[in-house]
Amino acid sequence: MEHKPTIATVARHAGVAVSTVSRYLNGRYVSRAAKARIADAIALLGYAPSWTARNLSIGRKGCIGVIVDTSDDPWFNQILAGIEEELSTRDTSLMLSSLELRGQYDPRIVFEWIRGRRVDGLIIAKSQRRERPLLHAALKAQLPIVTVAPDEAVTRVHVVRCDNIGGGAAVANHLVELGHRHIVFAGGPQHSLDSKHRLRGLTEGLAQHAIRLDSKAVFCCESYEASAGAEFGRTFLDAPFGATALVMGNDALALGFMRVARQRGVRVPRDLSIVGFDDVPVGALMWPGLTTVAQPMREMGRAACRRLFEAIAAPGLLETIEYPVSLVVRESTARPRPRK
Amino acid sequence: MEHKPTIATVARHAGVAVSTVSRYLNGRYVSRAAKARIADAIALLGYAPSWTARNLSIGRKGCIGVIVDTSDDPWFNQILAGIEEELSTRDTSLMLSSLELRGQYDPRIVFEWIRGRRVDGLIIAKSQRRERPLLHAALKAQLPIVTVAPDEAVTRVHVVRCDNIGGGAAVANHLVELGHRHIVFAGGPQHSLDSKHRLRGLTEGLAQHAIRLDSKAVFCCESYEASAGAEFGRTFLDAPFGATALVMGNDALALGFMRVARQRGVRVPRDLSIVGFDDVPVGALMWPGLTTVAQPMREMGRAACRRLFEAIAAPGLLETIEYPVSLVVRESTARPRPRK
DNA sequence: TTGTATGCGTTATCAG
DNA sequence: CTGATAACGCATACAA
Repeated sequence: MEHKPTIATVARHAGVAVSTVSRYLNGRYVSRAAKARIADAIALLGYAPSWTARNLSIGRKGCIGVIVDTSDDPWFNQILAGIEEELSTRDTSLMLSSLELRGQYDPRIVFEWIRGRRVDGLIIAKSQRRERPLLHAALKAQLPIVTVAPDEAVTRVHVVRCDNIGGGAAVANHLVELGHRHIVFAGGPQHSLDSKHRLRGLTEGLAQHAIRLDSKAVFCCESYEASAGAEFGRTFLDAPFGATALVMGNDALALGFMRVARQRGVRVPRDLSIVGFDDVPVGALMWPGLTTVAQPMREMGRAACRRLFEAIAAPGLLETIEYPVSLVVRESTARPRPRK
Repeated sequence: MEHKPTIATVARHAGVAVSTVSRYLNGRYVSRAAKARIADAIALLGYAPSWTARNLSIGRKGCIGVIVDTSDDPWFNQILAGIEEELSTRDTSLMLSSLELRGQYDPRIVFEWIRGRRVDGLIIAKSQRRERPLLHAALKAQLPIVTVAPDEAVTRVHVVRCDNIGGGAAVANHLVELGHRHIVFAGGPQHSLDSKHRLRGLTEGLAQHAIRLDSKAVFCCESYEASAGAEFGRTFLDAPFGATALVMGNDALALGFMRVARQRGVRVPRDLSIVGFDDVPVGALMWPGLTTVAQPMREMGRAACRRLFEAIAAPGLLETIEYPVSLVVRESTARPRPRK
C-alpha cells in the first residue's frame, strides 16, 4: 500500500471522472454500468472518503461541541448518553470539553472551537451566568446553541429543561401523604434558578394542604456538590431540629447530607426523611435508597441533540422543550415517627 | 459581515501574499513591518484560521478518539478528566464514543472513525477481547493506540495500567494487620485479567502471613456492575459464612454488595469488612466509606494522552506504563468481631 | 524575507 | 448521464 486511495484513484481505476465517483458516493444519478465499475474499484482499493476533505468542501465541520462544568457528573453523564445515542444515527461526531478542569473555570477551549469554527453547533449543560461570554461569542459566530437545564434565565438559545416546579409539588404531595408537617428545604447556590423553581413547587404544593413553609426553613448550600450537602448537614444537625423531612436541592447534596447524618447516628428515614432531585444512578445504590424526583435525562439529551440539528439545518424559531418529571420513592422517606 | 474572512482576505488587506500570512500564523520568518500590518489586518477583520482547512492541508485530523464501554462509569470519568487536562495544552480535540449505547455492543461509530480517518489516534479504556476487531482495523490503518487498563493481554499497542498485583497485596496486609484470617474474594467476570491480578496479589500477600486463600473462598461475578455485586450478595449472604472480610473485584461490585448487606441487617464493618478496588468518588460518599485500592486515574489519563501524542509524532517502540496504587482506608474495614 | 504555484481530497457548476 | 474545472482555506517547495 503506497498511498491511501483517494477519489481520484477510484476514478482512474473505474475509468470514469472524479465527479462521477462523487455523484456515486452521494447517491446521485449514475448509469448502472458505471455504478458497477465504481463499486468494484472501491472494493478493490478499500477506499473510504476523507471526512476532513468532505467537510472542507461542503462547509461544515461534522462535529458538535458538548460543554459541561465537569464531565464527572452523574447527571451530565446521562444527558451525554442521550446525545451519543441520537448522534449515532447521524454522520456527526461529538467533541467534549469540561469548563472546570483543574478546579478553576477555564473556557478557552470552547472559545477556540468557536473562533476556529470547529463545530457546527453547541450543547451546553447547566449553563450559568458565567457562561454568558461564551454564549455571546457563539451567537456572534452564528452558531446554533441548545442549553440543557440552564440554571439562569437565558435568551436567544434553544432550551431543554424539566418541570422543576411540578417536581417540587410532587415532593410536597408525597411528604404530606406520609404525614409530614414540618419540612425543611435546602437548595443549591442562592441564585440557582433550579432551586428556586423546586422550592416554589414545594411551597405551592404544601400550601395546597394548608401547610406553610416558613422562610426560616429554607436554606441554601454553597454549591450543588456533595461536599456542600455534607457541610450543610454538619451545621444543620448541630442544632436540634423539629423537622421530620428534608428536601435537598439535588441528589448530590442529599447524598452528602445523608453521609453526615448517618455518621452522627441520625436514622434515615426514621428520624428524618430525605428527598433529592435528579435521580442519579448512585441514589439507587445506597441503602436506604434515595427518594428523588427523576428527570428523563437520557431523553432530554436526545431532544437537545435533535433540536440542535434542526437549528443547524434551518435557523428557525427558538423553542423551549419542557419534560415532565416523576417521583421515585425509595427508602429515604417514610411516615414521621410519632413525637412524644 | 458578508463572508468569513480567510487568509486571502487578510493578505489582501495587509498588502502581502497569502504565504506570508501563513508563515506569520505558523511563527516563521516575517519582517517586522509585514508582521505589524498582518497583525492589524487580523485584528481588524477578526480573522481566525479554519481548522478544517488547516488539517486537510497538513494531513492530520486534530482529533483523538476516546473509546469506552459506557461513558457513565465513574472510573472512566476520572480517566477522561486526565485526558482532557492534557489535551487542553495542545491544539487537538477529543472525540468520544461509547461502545455500549443501548445495552448492546455496537462499535460502528469507531469503525467509521477509522475508515474515514477522522482521528489521529485512539485511546481505549478497559479494552476486552471483544475489542480485537477494532484494534485490528486501527492497526491496519496505522493508527496509534493506547489502551488504559486493558482487561486482557493485548499486543502491538501502548498500555497504561496500574499495579493490580501490588494492590491485592496491600489489601492482604491491611486485613491481616486488622486481625482477619478468614477472607473471601469475589472478582469480576471469570476471564478478567484485572481480577486475576488482584486475586493473585491478595493470595500472595496472605501467603506471606501463612494464610491460605482457599479456592472455595474465591468467587466471580457476572460483570463489574453494581447489580452483579448485589446479586452475588444475595446468594452469598443466604448461606451462613465464616469469613470476616470480603474483597470485591472493584468498587461498583462492592457498593452493590454493601447495599444488599445493609438491607439484610449485616453490619459493615462489624459483621463483615469490605474492600473494593479503584477508589471511585462515590465510595467516599457513603457511610461507612469504602476502603479501597486507589489508582491514580487522573494521572493515568494524562499519561495515556501523552503517550498517544508521542506515538503520533514518532511511531516508536511500544511501551507499558505501570502506575503504583495506594490503599485508602475508610470505614468499611475494621478488626473482626471476636467469635464466640 | 517574500511571492508564485501547486497540493490536500471532495463537492458543485456547467457545458457537452 | 458524464467529464472538465473551479472552489473550499490553508501549507509549502521553490524561485525571486
